[in-house]
Formats: sequence, structure tokens, C-alpha cells
Amino acid sequence: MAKVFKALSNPNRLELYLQIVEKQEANYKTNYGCLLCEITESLNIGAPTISHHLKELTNAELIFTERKGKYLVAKVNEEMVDKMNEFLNLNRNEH
Amino acid sequence: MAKVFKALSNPNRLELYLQIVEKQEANYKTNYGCLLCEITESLNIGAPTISHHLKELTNAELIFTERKGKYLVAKVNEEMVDKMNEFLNLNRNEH
DNA sequence: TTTACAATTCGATAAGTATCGAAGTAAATA
DNA sequence: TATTTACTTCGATACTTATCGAATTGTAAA
Repeated sequence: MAKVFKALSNPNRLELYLQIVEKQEANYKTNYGCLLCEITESLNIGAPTISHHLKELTNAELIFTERKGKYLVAKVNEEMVDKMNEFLNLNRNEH
Repeated sequence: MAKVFKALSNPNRLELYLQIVEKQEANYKTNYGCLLCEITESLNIGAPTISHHLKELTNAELIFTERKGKYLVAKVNEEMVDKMNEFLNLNRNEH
């Protein structure tokens, strides 16, 4: 679980993750996920760094990626978000 | 928020946080919080490192600490846990 | 007042990480 | 086929961080 937190611990990487969440949400009707090239400009970092951060998010199983021809599509792994929520609320009873 | 994730991104520091959560929970009737020296032995790191990690958790506002004479008492900041939960569930509508 | 305990500070070191530019690959388009 | 677009890989660098041992502080107990 530390690995998942680490994946979100860098500001630029967290921003990348959030943009993916938002884009995917905006496209939810079509289930397109998030086209990477649509969000790269709004980040303050170069393409190589984005690529590196994407790998970290994937490695932490926070997102999935898939090639669609020229493009890369990213989708959030909702199960991992659930796991994080459960984890944070462990040992939290209502007294 | 990246700072909070970072605070939980190191395995030993995450373990420290969890031990605090558990000890506090075990003492919930008395509201003692967690006496630091009760958990130091069960961690795989030395006292200076624990001190360092405690500061990071405090800095991220995940815990509060308080001196009680010789001892240090730690308590979880439940509000921050709530904030994390909210954050993770942003942009998560039910389609 | 001496001793013991709990925790912190300091300085050092080894390891990890974020970032970049340059070069490379793969797919679409002209 | 040549060019452009989207992304990746590589190598380097500057920076951060986890950890330790030694020394220090503060408190309590003997």
C-alpha cells in the first residue's frame, strides 16, 4: 500500500493522475478513458517525465493504459481507489 | 495533498502510522492516544529515524503529538483522514 | 544529586528520484 | 516514401530522503 501512496506523493504525478480522472469522467458516456495527448500540455513537465510518471501510476495499479493506434488511453483502476478507502478506514470504529 | 500521500509512502513510516492508529484504538476508552515508547520496539528502525518519521507525519497533519512528562503521546488527526477520503472520491459519480 | 529512560538533534552516507535533452520507435498522414 | 505526431528509452545530473551512530536534552526515579 505504501507503493500506492508513493505513486501519488509527487505533485506533478498527482496532477497527472487527477487529469486522467477528470478526462475519463468527462468522457464517461463514450467510455473513451483519457487520451494522454489531451492532457500533456496542461502539465508543467516534459514528455519523458510524463512517460516515467505514467509508468509509476501503472506500476502502483492506480491506472491501466492501452495503446489505440497512435494514441495512449489511460483509465483509472477503481478497485485500487476502493482499496485505499478501505485501508484508510481500517481501525475506525464509531465510538 | 501530495504531502499527505508522501507521508504514508515509506513502508516504515506507514507502519508507524498504523501502529499509532491501532494503539489509539486499543486505548479509546481512556483517550490516552498512543504512547510512543510502546510501539518503538515493534518497528525495524532506530529511535532517531522514528523521531524523523514522526515529524513527517506531524508535518503532514496526519497526527498530533503532545509531551506527557517523560513520554510522547501521538493521536491521529481524523479530519485529515476524512480529507483524504473525500479527495479520493472526487469526480466519482455513480453512472 | 546521580542515574536511567525517552526522545531529539547533528552530521554523514548511501540510495532513490524527478527531471531533462537527445535519440529512438511506431503509427498515421501527406 | 517522406514527414509529422505520440510516446518511449537512455544517460546524465541535481536533489531528496532514509537511515545510522554519537552526542544532547529533558524528565523522572533512585
